[in-house]
Amino acid sequence: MDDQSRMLQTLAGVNLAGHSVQGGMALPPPPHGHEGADGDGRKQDIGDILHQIMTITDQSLDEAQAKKHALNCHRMKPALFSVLCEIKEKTGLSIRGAQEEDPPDPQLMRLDNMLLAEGVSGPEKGGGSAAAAAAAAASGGSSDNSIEHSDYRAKLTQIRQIYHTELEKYEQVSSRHSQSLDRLKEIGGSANILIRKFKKIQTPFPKYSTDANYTCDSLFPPCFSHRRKRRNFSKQATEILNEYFYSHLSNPYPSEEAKEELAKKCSITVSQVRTHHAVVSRVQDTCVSNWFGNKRIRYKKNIGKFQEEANLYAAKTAVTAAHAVAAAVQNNQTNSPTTPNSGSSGSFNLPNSGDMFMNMQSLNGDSYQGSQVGANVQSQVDTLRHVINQTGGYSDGLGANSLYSPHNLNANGGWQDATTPSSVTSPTEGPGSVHSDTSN
DNA sequence: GTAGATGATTGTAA
DNA sequence: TTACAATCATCTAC
Repeated sequence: MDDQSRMLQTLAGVNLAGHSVQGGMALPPPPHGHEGADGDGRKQDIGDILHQIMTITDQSLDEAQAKKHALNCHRMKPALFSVLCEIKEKTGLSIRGAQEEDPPDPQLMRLDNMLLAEGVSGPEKGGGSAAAAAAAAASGGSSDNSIEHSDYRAKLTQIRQIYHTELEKYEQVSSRHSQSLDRLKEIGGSANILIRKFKKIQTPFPKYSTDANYTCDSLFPPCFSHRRKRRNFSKQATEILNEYFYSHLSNPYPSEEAKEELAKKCSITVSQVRTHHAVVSRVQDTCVSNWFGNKRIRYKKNIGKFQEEANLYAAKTAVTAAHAVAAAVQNNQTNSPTTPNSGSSGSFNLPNSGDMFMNMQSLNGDSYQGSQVGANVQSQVDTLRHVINQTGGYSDGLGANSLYSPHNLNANGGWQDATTPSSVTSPTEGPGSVHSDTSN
């Protein structure tokens, strides 16, 4: 047994030439020369190569370089490197496993150094297989090399493809994620705006109404550009409101009860609540309030314009009152002469005479008695007074001194008989009554 | 289309 | 909390 065979046998017990190593028994020395079969010739060839490799370190530098060059050019070099790398991998694992306990095998260390020196192994080469592939690529790339290492390249390509695919997926997901984040930020910004806006209008919750005149849009606050569509009150409702207004011109501030009753008469909901600084549950302000508020202001702004309207309503009210009184008188004369007034005049109780006649006199002092409307109203009033005086009733209620009260509006533009603005309920009116200023 | 009428809204003062 | 005053927005008649 020669040195070469012994060395090869010590290489992790790998049978490079197809012979087994059993019980530490040495392989038979490789036969020199071809012995007729290709397998034997190849074994001999490999044996020669291995012999050269193992003895290369014992030779001079020039001889080693020459042998190295010859080995590099050898057709079996890739296969040899592959085998060597495989050996190294296996032995490397075993060395790492037992490094703590046993000193490294000098033979393996020598192999390691050799591979390092050849540049086919080491930390930068990434392992035996890669080193083998690199070595194969460096050897010139013969057809054998391509066949032998194509699987590595294929795997590498596959890994690269997988990597790029995953990277692409990741970038797509990342891009989508960032887009989603941007969108979320955008939505968040809008949501914040909406939240702020809604907080702003949260207390003054939008007016809503159960009135058939109003649509679902009424549920939206004005800040959403869903300002409730305005619907004019019916003619009948306007007449009822005007009647009340002009019959209470000295104090056109209906009480809550009056408002409710007016709302019922006008078929106007009372569930409407002012949009701001008002609690929804408190049904205090209504369309009626809006109407009276607008009416007061507009009346005050343009008294002359509303005077004719005032006279008309006063006449209407007077006629109604006269009829009511006449009916009451007739009733008294036939049934019970001691009861002067039934108090019913249709829409309301007997209208406030003071306000009624106040309409006949201009609020700025001009007399309307000479006008046609005023004369008409005056004749109605005269009739009424005549009836009342004949029956002996209402001597103090419709006396000449109470027929004309002072101007409705004082110098400050406020209603003289009106209570302070904070008081909605008329001071002289009891609960349940429509009148707010019967004492006038 | 436009002007006036009118109901609703809003800020402010008492 | 209310009324006032200004204003908005819509309706209606022309």
